[in-house]
Amino acid sequence: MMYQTAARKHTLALLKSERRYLTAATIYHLLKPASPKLALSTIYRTLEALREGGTVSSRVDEHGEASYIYCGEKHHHHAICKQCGHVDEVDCDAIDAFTTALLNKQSFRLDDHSIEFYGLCVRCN
Amino acid sequence: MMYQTAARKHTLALLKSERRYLTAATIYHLLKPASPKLALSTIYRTLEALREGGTVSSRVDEHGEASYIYCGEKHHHHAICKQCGHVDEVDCDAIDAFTTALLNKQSFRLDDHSIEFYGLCVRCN
DNA sequence: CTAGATGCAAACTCTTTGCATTGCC
DNA sequence: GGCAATGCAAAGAGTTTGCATCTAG
Repeated sequence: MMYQTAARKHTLALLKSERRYLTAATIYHLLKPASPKLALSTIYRTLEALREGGTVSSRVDEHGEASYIYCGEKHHHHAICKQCGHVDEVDCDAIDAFTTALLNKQSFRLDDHSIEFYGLCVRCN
Repeated sequence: MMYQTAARKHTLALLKSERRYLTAATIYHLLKPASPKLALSTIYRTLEALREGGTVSSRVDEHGEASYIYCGEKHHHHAICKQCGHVDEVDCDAIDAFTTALLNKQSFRLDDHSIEFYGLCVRCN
């Protein structure tokens, strides 16, 4: 299982080089010129396989469209610029302080696998 | 503009009494028995109007489905229990400390209208 | 009376699935 | 050669829209 096919190599290479959230349609349009027979459904299946394997993580935007980002090995969180799409990894000290405060003051146990932030990155400020 | 119609009264009353995130379909099925001619598209249009007016806020879940919650007047944030759906308002001191840390350490200006948290509430812990 | 709201059905977008074919190992 | 992956097209789910009708103010 998990053959090393052209579609998978290209999809992963693109995600690794972009390092930002890409929709299935975006990936499809970026890869299509070099692979004319590529199907969108293959992109979806590839992304699902990568997500299950933990290589990429996904999110759903305000219109309900999913996008995917290369995530490497270690777990971390994202701060996503609403203007340019740049993704910062969020400092863990800040997260820890915040989750501790939330748990202490409100007894809410934050699941740190589901945190996501939006705002303006340093360049768009 | 913004007539006081039955559909709007019932939708808002339901959201006010539930105080948790409801999908358009859920609202539709809850109101349908008492209003047999009610259309799902009317719910969508009503929710969009309420959202624009700031009376409700919306989110999109991991499957891309939108849901809506009554938000009253003042702005605040939500901590959503992944298990029971209970919504806590998040303490502002904790948010402020966190956003300050994020801005200072990473120059990321968190847009506080887009924060959303997931985890386990006090009862589900 | 009249602009705005509604119901109904069709259209749209994104995603998933069935199935015959292809191609990696 | 065998089984996973692919392409293609059709089906799904949620949401939006066009249009004739209805109704709150």
